[in-house]
This record gives sequence, structure tokens and C-alpha cells, in this order.
Amino acid sequence: MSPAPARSTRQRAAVADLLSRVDGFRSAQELHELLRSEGASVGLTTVYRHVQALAEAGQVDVLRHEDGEAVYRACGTGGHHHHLVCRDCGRSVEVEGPAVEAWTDDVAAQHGFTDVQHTLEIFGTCRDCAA
Amino acid sequence: MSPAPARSTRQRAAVADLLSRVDGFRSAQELHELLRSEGASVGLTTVYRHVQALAEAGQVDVLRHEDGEAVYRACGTGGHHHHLVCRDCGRSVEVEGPAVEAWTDDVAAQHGFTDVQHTLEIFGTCRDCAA
DNA sequence: CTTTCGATGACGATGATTGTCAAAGTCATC
DNA sequence: GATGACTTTGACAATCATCGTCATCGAAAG
Repeated sequence: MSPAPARSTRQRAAVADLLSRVDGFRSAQELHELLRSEGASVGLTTVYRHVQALAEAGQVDVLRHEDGEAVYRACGTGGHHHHLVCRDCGRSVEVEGPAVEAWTDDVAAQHGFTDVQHTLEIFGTCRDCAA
Repeated sequence: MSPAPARSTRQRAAVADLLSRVDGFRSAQELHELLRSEGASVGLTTVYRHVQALAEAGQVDVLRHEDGEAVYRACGTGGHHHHLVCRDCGRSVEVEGPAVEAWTDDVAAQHGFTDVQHTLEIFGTCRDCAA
């Protein structure tokens, strides 16, 4: 198999750049809107493709709103972490919880589960949105 | 406002009963399939309605697969708890983590977030499915 | 039994996501 | 700078879960 070249295109750069500038979780549709409003015309399909590629590459984190819509965010830390997300504005804080990691592995092992992963997200209303 | 009558119908009973017999998370579509295969004909729309009503009433738990599909399960414990879910067969174990609850509230408070909730699910492969 | 009104379900509508494929762009090479 | 091979793009159609509609059915009360 070929090592996947990954060409640099205007669209790829635009999506990656936008994600790095926004400090909250956004849906593909929202990102598409933002790009258009900034004058950078990128097809919706392309936004989906890049956002998913970045997610698979581990460069952005994905989670789901209550309604199931996928939202994306570029995170500073490359390692494993969780999020404290404002349910109003989408702004989020990256948090780590070593104790939680250990606990989940423990629980899984106790019940004979292997190949363990977990999801942990905290939702709330941030100070600004509480106004 | 009226106190919501909630009539007892064959369909309502069938959905509730099925959920109580199945020990794993199932999607509305899967539940609909199961009901049909058991001979109990219930409309898909009706399955959706009951499953959501039960979820709002706190009688079943909801979570989302990776692909965003909602899956439901009737849980024994009424209180707040989390799940250890087999990603192959959907079977799940209810677990509690008092330490985690405290930690999430703590973290949220530190960052000025209020009205806090959280989701925590552990995915793995159960012993049976590891074969 | 009859009336009343919520419950049902076939069907269409919605909305996010994915598949398709011709046209345009990128990169290595000449 | 031009060329060719191969990738990426994006308009559009297709999927798929889920929700809205509304005529019809059935449970419960009188």
C-alpha cells in the first residue's frame, strides 16, 4: 500500500486553519457556514471529508451533541484527554483525569472486558453564557 | 395541566417487556425487528415514541453508537450510573463511580461552569465475544 | 353499548452524512 | 514553463435514522 501522499490544497488548509482558530466544538455544517462567511468557498462535502480525515488522524476530537450531530474541535494536547463543554456556546476546556482512566480500566478488567476504550464528557454552562 | 393519563396498550406493553428481557443496548430499529420476529406487530413510529417516552421518564438509558445511532436499555438501578458496554453484542454492565461524579463536579466548578452533567461510558469486548 | 380522546401506524418530510463522477488542481518531471 | 499521472474537489443524488401528519383504532369512562 502507498503511504498516502496527502496533498496540500487551499481547502485543506482553510479547514485546518479554521479549526485551529475556533475554540469550541463545531459541526461540519457550522464550519462550512463559517468558511463561506469568511469568503473561503469550500464545498460541504469537502468539509466533511477533511474533518473526518483529521479526526482519524487524531488531530481533532469528535463528540456528539444530544441530537446526535457530530461536532469537531482541534485540541492542543495530543494525548488522551476529556472535555468540559459549554452547552450554549460550545466553548470547551481540555481536562485530564488520570484517576478516571485507571478506574475505567479497573472496572473493565473486573468484568472480563478487553480492548477497552471510554468516553467522558462534562457538559455545563460557562460563566459567560450564564449571564 | 392534565396529569398525563398514559393508557395501557398492547404496543406499550410489548416494547416495555422486550426492553426488560433484553440485556443490552438496542436501537429502535433493532427493537422493531425483534418485535416483528416475535410476532408482535408494532409500528416503527410507535417503537420510537415509546422508547423516547421511557427515556424521558428515566426508565431506560440512552446512549449513542459511534455512528450516532441512538440505543436504549432498561436498567435495573434507578439512580445515576454508567455502563460498561460490549461493542460487539451490546451487552452491558451497570457500574457506579462515586469518585468520578465528585471529580467532574470539581473540575466544572474550578472552571466556573454551572448546571453540570456528564456522560461516561466504557466500551470493550466482553469475554464471550472475545472468542 | 356508546362516547371520548389518547394511541397507533403508514407515509411523507427532514436533515445529517455519504457515494458518485466529471472537472480542476497538485506535484514530480521534463 | 509545460506535461502527465494521480488526487482532490464539489454539485448532486442517494441513504438512513428520526420526526411530523392525520385518518383510524381502541381503552376507559359513563
